Amino acid sequence: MSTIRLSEIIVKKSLVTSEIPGRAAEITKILTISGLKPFKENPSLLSNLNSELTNLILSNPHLPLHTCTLFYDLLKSNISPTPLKLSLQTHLTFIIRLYKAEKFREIKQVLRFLISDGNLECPFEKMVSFVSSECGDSVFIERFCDLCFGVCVEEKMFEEANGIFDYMENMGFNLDERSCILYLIELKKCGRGYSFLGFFRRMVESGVEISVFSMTTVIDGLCRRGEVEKGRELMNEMAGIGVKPNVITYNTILNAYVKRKDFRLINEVLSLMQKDKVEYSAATYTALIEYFASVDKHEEVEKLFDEMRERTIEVDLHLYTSMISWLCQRRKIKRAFALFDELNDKGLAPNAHVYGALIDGLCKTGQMEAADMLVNHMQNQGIHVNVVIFNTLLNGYCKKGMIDVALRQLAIMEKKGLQPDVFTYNIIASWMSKLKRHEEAKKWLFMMVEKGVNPNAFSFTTLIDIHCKEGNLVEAKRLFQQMEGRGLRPNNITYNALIDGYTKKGEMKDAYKLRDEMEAKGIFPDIYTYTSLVHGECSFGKVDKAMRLFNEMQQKGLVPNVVTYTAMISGLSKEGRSDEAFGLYSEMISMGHTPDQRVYSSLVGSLHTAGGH
DNA sequence: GCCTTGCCCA
Repeated sequence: MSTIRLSEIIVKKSLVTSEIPGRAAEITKILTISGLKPFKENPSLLSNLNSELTNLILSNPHLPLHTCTLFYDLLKSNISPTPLKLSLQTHLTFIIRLYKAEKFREIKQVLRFLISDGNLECPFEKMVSFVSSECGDSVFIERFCDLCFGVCVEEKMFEEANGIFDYMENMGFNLDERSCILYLIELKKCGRGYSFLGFFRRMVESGVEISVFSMTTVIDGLCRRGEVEKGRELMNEMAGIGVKPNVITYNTILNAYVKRKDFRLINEVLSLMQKDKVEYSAATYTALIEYFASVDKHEEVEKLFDEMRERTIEVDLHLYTSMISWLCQRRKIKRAFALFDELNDKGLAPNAHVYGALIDGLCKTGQMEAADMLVNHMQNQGIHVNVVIFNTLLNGYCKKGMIDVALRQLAIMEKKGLQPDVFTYNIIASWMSKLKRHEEAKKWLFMMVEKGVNPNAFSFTTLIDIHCKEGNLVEAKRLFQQMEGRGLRPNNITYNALIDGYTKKGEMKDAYKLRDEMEAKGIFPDIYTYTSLVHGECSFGKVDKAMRLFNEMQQKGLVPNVVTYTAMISGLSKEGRSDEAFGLYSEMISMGHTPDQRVYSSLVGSLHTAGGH
């Protein structure tokens, strides 16, 4: 019935302008009563609608919003044989309708369609001028601009977003702080050279209402770039104009200092919190626990964990993960699983991070079957195995010498559509290198580059180490320079690899130069550094120099290990300094070291040498 | 519309 009436209304050609409103009202009425049924039964009706008609229908307040939305979706879906190209006005008319019902999320959806659709030519100012002429409500226009800004940000169309910001500033409109926060977050994610601080200052200047949320977002961005001091300055500055930091702001700065392992500054933040009467949150405890775990202060970790449980602060999933991870690093698997049970009992839903920490614990203790079972279990719980967990397994199998099984895991991972990352390649290459399979190790590192994965400091260190072990110092040094040129920071392991390479060739001058260089950079020479130097001097007959190093390292609080003692004893023995060699031997035993065959043959040799004199 | 911090791999 209604289908026939509708077609009578629409199909009639050459509609006189004055007749249009009447038609629109009739169609609206039919839609209100019968819904979309007539159009669905006869899609060709759609092609008979023109822009004017549809706009009148969509803007008719008598049409229920629900039906209106269905009608709009139908128009957009193009089910008619000769699809109607919707005009910009039609979309905007619908947006105005949505605004009247305060359906902001839906407005954004339409805007996302308009703005991200490349085919639809839709300059912002054209949209604003249409919206202004249709609906003079200045509150709406301001809101409309804000929504456009938000959508541009979400679609990462930063240029357009900036344009809208400029426009709004000129018009004296206010942007919503939330939209600006979204912009700040996107900037942070992209990590581009764009200045958060610059945008934030613009926000302040153009009168955007600033809350602790946007301030904290900016401070976090600064902290991530290593500009913690700037972050703190901003915090002080904002406090001066009434924006007070909250626990999250403090946690953000605290975390930056935890990463730096700077106890003095950590304490400074804690006393600021105390002064401001800001209570610790679970995240504060997590940060502090992470700090103490990183500097091996086990009692402090336990104390903090107990302390927070005594208070009424709920231990959350993050903190459980940190604790479980810490216990697993220390091979305390039983306690880690006890905490896992506890969090489950509390009704917290374990995620991939928690499982990852536990799986790592099992891998570290060589319990690969159990690790495998846990992987299956998590999958049964509907949690996907990610790259990190695959890497953990890979490393676990390599550690057990099961490289083939590890490579099978890699194949499974790739089959799942997970791309190996820099960790994956580094793990395989470094284990290959440890097994002296240098060519294969290099192959994996080159493959990484071919696959477009950027090598990091670890990758360079692995490769440098390989070249040093092969005695190719020219290549090692070249890679070292290349690495620094890329802004990658060598660490003590990188320096130790190089120093070991030089000492093995007797190029002691260069070795000492590198030692000085690392010290100048604030990287402390460790037991490996000294052992290489001691070994180098001993190998080339400079036993007194070696002895001086041996004493120097102990003055610095470094405890010689079996390798150091062995090098020193064999150096002394070769010179026939049998008494000193035996003296070190008993010292080594009293330190609890177990000497190996090399030590004995050296000592025996020392007697021969001494006897020969 | 309900934003900002911390958790797993070498």
